[in-house]
Amino acid sequence: MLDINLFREQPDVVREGLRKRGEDPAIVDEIRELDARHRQLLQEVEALRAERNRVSKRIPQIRDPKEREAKIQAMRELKARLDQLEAELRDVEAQLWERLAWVPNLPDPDVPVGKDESENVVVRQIGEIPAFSFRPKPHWDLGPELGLIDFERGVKLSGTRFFVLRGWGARLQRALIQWMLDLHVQKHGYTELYPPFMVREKIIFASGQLPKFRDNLYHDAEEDFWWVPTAEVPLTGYHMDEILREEDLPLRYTAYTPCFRREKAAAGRDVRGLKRLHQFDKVEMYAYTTPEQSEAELQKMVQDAVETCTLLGLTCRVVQLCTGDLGFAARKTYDIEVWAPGLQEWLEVSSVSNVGDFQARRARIRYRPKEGGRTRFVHTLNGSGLGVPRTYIAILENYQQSDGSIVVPEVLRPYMGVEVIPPK
RNA sequence: GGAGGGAUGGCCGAGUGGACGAAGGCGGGGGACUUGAAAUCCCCUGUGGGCCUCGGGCCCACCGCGGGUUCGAAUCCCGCUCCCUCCGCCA
Repeated sequence: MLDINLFREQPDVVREGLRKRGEDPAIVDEIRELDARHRQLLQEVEALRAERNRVSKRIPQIRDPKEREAKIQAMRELKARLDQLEAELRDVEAQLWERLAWVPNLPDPDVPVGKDESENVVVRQIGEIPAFSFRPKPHWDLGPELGLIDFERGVKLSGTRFFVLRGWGARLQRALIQWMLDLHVQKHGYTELYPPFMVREKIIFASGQLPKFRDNLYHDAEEDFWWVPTAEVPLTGYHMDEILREEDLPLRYTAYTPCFRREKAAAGRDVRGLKRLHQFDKVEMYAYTTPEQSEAELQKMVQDAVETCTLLGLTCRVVQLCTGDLGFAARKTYDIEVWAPGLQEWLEVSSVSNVGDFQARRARIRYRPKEGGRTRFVHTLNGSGLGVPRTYIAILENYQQSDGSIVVPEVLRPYMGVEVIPPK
């Protein structure tokens, strides 16, 4: 949610931000009109309420029953007018809120301007694209051949975009999750949380997945439960409606959750393999900071994600998203991509975003400055640390050997108990 | 699922129709006393919003949430949510 004052005081800044994203700035005028009507009505309503309060306080002191009855009668009439105006006010307020909820965050000024993915900027690459003495296989061949991934039975159970991991294959995923959590907790300074995987609608709204991405979410037909599309959702909701203390910031959390997505918008794309699934696992990093801290925290979080890749021995690169490719809530985002030699492509395993106060406004998460004074909205940041299936792809494809075995990355060996996953 | 009890400020807790934005306490801030600290005493201390002749003033809303009754609601009525206790069921 953007600050309504931005629309009042700097509408051109909002229009410019929307244009850079490739969005229609017409909504700015729509919101300005609603806001003007809202304030007009609010003033009228408040004037009437002030009048009512003033007179009502005096009524018990009036001795003369006639005068008293006259006042009460006058207030009855005022009440009727007030009821009508209040109904109107509620209506306009709801409209204003509804429109505002659809406006995405504004890009940070130093985000490169571009229309889509093709204009993202590769910031740096860590490691070289590895050379193989044989033709590396894609994971959708390796997985079934080694008995690690059972795509067919996944489909039997739940349909397309589902899979089953088996034996060492299941163990490898569990090892990855465990290791990532340990890394973020022990080395990167995050506190581990285990949140619910289903949350209320208002929590989904607070993180910005609603109303815009309703189509991509699963929810219970009977009760107010929404399956989380990312741990970012419960991690944003965690401090909803709270006033934090500046001394406690930054607050850093990490959490493992499965993520559930309909992927309707991507129908037919990436249907093969583990690249895009209805249910996938992810370890998330999350931070609440002051506005002054958030840029540095963004860089730290990118570094934490990069380190997760490099410790696994994967070649990766950091890509800064251009304005046209930014997510709804983000004002600045870096993707981390790892090289998958079987697929011969870079895979996005992490997306790290500074959301500014966009989610904090929706979730009403504030902090009290050390020196006192008015509360301020926190900044929130989220980043994958990492998405599990794509990391899994990269491990299988990068660590495959000519004899068909998979060498286990060194950091995972204590969690796997073996150095090599043998060929079948 | 059934029965009962509850939800008040950062925390605890009073308040059952009229000066209650809310007693009292705790916590926090400032001051007096003190060489310093403690103790004691005094003062201040919720959130959001609107307006103006705007570094000051006026007003509105908020006592779990949403409606309603009333001239007037923390207080009465209806619905909902959440928490607690007991019973049932259950991994």
